[in-house]
Amino acid sequence: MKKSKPKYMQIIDAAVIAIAENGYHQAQVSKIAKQAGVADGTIYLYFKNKEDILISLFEEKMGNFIEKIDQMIAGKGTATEKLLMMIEAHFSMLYEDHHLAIVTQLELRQSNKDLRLRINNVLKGYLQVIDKIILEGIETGEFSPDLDVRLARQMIFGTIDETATSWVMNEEKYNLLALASPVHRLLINGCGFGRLVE
Amino acid sequence: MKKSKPKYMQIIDAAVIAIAENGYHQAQVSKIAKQAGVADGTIYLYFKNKEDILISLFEEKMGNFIEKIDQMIAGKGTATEKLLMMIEAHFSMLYEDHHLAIVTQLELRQSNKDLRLRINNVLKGYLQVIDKIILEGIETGEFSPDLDVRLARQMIFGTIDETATSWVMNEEKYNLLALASPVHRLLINGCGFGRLVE
Amino acid sequence: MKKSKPKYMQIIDAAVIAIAENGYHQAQVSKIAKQAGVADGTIYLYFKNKEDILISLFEEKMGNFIEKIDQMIAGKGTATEKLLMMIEAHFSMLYEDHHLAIVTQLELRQSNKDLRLRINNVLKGYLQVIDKIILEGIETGEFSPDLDVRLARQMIFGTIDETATSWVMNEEKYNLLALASPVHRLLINGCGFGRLVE
Amino acid sequence: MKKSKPKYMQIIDAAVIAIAENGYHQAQVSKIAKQAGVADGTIYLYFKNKEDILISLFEEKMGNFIEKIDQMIAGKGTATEKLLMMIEAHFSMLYEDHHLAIVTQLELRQSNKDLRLRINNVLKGYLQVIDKIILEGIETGEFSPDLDVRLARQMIFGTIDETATSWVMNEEKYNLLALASPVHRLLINGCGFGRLVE
DNA sequence: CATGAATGAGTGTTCATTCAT
DNA sequence: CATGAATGAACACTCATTCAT
Repeated sequence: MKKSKPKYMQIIDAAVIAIAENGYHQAQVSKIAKQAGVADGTIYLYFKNKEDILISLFEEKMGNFIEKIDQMIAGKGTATEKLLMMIEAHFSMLYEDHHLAIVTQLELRQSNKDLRLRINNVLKGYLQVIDKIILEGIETGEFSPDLDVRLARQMIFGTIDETATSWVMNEEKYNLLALASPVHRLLINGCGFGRLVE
Repeated sequence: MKKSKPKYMQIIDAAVIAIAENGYHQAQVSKIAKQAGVADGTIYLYFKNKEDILISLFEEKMGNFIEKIDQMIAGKGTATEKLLMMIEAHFSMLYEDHHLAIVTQLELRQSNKDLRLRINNVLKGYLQVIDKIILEGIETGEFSPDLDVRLARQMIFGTIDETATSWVMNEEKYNLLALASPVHRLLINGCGFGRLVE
Repeated sequence: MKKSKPKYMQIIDAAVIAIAENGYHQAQVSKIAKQAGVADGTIYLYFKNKEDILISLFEEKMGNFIEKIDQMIAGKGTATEKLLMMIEAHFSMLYEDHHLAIVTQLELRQSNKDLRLRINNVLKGYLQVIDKIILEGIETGEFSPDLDVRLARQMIFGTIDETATSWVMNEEKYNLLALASPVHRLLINGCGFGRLVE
Repeated sequence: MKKSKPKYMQIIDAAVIAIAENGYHQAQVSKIAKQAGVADGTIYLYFKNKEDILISLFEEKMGNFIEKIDQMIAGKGTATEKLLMMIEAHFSMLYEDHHLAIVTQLELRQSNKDLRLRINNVLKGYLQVIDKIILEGIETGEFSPDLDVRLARQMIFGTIDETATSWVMNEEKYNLLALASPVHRLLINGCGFGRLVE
């Protein structure tokens, strides 16, 4: 299988660096090849075209992350605790890989609609993990029984994503990891004191 | 001033339509010119370059919106009520202009980093409105006194944005306006029952 | 109309020269543009793509020739005389335009099958002229009444084409025009004395 | 010698099939290798380069044909009869090998000028056979004593070639073999009744 | 003010050939 | 002898911008 070939990951890792350092549109195939230490043509032995590199990049990195999260939260713990673990894992992944953070939060978003749709497909796995936690929280009584799952998921993902993007845009000046806990508290408690009745 | 010229807005409106219908990368200057009913060269009498059209587009549309919001929440009402008004105004704007929704939520995001940074500059005005509401809420005791303003703002904006983007991506199948109230409740209350202590 | 623009013919003429001097596969678009004294991009204001230049080239040059022939033989004269006029006109066209001879007899033949099919479409007009002469010859009793029109046409065209190609391949060492009359006699009389009975 | 190795012909036959089925420009070396059941690199143990495969293909197939013709007409018979035998042999060869017909009549013609010059070199052997028949016909009085041998040869070859090419282009809808006799009669008698005097 | 013809820089991809195994 | 992974040169086409009219 392709993925067992060492050059497959070598090229993907090179793409992350090339895109992070040059920007999405300035990361030409030849630049990625050079970064990977292979010839331009070699790229096409492992990827169908340039877009395929980007899809694969996202699938490998995000796919791995989702699997990791999935296993992590499979064990014991409340839904509330699981949500915290997930946020920490997410922030940790970005915190530990500077290049990857830039690529996923900024550069990959300027891909065209088709590519974004395929990226969203990968993201679905992540959203399903969030949904799983929400449903569990409702069942155990931790979360409000009339919580709209879709909206809750959008709040959780939107908040995490916006926090991460702001951090990257601010050139990672502060410690993203330290934000996991307060972000988590916000998501659980909201801004107010739960006194809202409509 | 440029903006007093009728062709200025004519071109911006044409750009919204051209981008919404063709996608960001397929909305060539010549297509925008054609849609606006002017010659290609005329564009450059009103805008410095293509990027300037996009910036101006965002400034005009979002700037108007921010002003409107600012006036709207200047009147009486609690912070909680103001937040709801803001969300409703935001969703309403997208709901009422199909093309604009596509352009701001999907297409304009695939601009390059430089352009996005300048767009974010426009967004700062919006974020300041959010901040104003949060601070007011803390002062009045509606919101938790130890709320991290930056994080709360990121949650609010992230949630609203993610909800809007999901709606556009789902081809606007459901009524976005109806989501304003539940989204608002979520932001105020969070997922749980405020019992989290860390 | 495109063809009224001077640059249209300017580019076609440049293509003839560029192809004749560099060969079909070495006549890059940029070389044609340079020869025509225009920018690369200008080519695409007048032609859909590179193949379109070649099709148009053939249509313009051969199309004109066919029209000329058609008018020429419309007047008086026997079929036999008309055939001679046609051969003379054909050889004359090649003889007078060294570059065109190379392009039509050698270079354009190495185009791909699709292009060749479209070129053949243009040639159909020429073959129809030949057919017209043959049919007239049969009617007037100049030609054998049981002549197979398709085969006769293939003999006439094949002989003319082979003669011209050989002449170009031999670097035009001898006078092609002088061959019109003997070729004509051959086509009318064949190799033998008409004594063949089968 | 190369030719004694079984893989030599194996590759040539594979080339004929690959070119006939995919077209000249789509018959990559790797496709020929796959068709031949050998590795890409193996090709280069038997041929200097890709062009060498094509030359060799033509030499093998056409060379064999020329030898066969040469022997065939060495026996008794008039020049007129020999010409018929040659046409029949030529048409028969194409008729019996569908792939070869496509390759020699259509695909190989889109090779570059150099390759075509070398192919013409192989063809010289064929043209010499034609010349031999013509000279014999003149000697025996079958053909006109003032026949221009070169032109007669060009008529004979051009007619045969054009007839064959038309047949292939028309997807071999009709029986090529049946055309040998009428084509032969045409070449001997010409279109008219031999009454032409100039 | 307005036009639109002309410009020309920039890049993903193919495929014949090589050579270490 | 045979393999097939790796190489890297080469090129058509787009489109934001200009400027003579």
